[in-house]
Amino acid sequence: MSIDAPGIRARNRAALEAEIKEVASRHLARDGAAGLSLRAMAREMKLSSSAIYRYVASRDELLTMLIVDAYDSLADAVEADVASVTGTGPRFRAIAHSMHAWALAHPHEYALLYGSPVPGYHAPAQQTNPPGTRVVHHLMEALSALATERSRPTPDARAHVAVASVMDEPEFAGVEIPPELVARGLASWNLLLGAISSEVFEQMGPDTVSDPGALFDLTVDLALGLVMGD
Amino acid sequence: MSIDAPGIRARNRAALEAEIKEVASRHLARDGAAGLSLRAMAREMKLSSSAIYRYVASRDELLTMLIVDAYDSLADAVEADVASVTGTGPRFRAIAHSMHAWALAHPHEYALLYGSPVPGYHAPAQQTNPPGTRVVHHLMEALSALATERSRPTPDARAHVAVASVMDEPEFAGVEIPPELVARGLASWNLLLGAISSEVFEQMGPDTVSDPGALFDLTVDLALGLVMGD
DNA sequence: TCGAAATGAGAGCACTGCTCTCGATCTGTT
DNA sequence: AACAGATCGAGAGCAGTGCTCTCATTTCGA
Repeated sequence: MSIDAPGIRARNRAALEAEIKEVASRHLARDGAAGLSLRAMAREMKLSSSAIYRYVASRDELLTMLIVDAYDSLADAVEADVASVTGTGPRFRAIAHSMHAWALAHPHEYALLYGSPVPGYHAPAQQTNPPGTRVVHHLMEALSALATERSRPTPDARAHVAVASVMDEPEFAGVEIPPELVARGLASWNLLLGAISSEVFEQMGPDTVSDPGALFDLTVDLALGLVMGD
Repeated sequence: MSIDAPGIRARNRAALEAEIKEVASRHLARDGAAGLSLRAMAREMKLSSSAIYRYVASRDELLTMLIVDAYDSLADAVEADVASVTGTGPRFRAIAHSMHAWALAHPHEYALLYGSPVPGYHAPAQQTNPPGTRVVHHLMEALSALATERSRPTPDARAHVAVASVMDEPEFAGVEIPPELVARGLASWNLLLGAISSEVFEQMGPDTVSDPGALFDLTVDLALGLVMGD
């Protein structure tokens, strides 16, 4: 054991677990999920590389923690921004812009949630599903309000076949939306995520779009039109 | 040198380079970009781990090759499917379904192109841009046909500011589309990629959507409505 | 024919996740 | 208070990675 570093053994388990989470979040924000290294974390915390395994079972477990935290961080941001907004359209816009802002502020966390899956890692649905569905849940609730205001759309057999099972998910219990609207809601969700990914991952190249923010505004208009208009 | 493996030195450089590309493509398809290992490739080819560096400068260079190949593979598939299709709407649908089918058949290659960027790797635009814009170029050409058939949409200052520079890219030389339609085209593109990513990366969970194919059909309808309708 | 270029092998460096052992410390019970 | 058992940290070690360097051999061109 090291002769200096006095406080090491004084720190208790809870404090160390909290520090591990903090260091992991910081490294994720700086290096991305692929660059996350348990050894590097241990080094920074002046722990041996083996000692960190007393607190974290594996790199995958750490990733799960970070995914859950990221989902919660995103959902917290969205909820804070949406709380005071009323009306389907305004709420939809608020959700979209909140997601957009969060993604730009946390690109590596966004990539962890909505980018290509980490190879070899399979997220345990039991832990990641509840926080992962919080945001889309808000979007679906907004659509639910829309559905009650309006007459039921003309039934579409294709839509029923395609998305019948979506609203059966336990996370959506109590939310009633006709399948036609569910399909449009999912499309608007995919449009928002596609637009955000395109911007965050710079898929169009660094300077192709002159004003990405303005383009996202237009995109939100179109996404809203997808669920509102016919 | 190894006493067995007779043909090793007989194979000339061109043949070895071709074999390296073939092995790399196969490993990419099986393990994904993150799992791509030069050492594993060398092992399979019965080469020492250092010898492979006579043919490949670095892992990043290999990735660039694979990205270019994947873009070309996708664009070839799209062009083959679209060649015989006429009319803006049908062409748009053909492009969308072709991309969808290619992505499902080549999930790891799709992730390499449209997933989160490989950490630490920066694609050399000079090599990846031309093949990377082939598909979206076809989509924009379809929109260009649409633009000439119709009267110019009411000018939107926001759209002009947002996407003025997009069509200035050298890859789009000669294609004339008003900015309002460019914005709608990009939105439809992002919607398609968002929907495909959601399906390929299983972002909704494994069994949430009962019939992903049917949902994608509906999504294509909506994406087409984005560019056609008002 | 002879020298230079090309090529492959092997060792080595720094890094990763993870396991095992061993000693030291801390803690709960008798 | 003393002892036993749980807890914890360190260090070595294994298998893997990208990449570099040296050295011997083969090949090829002048």
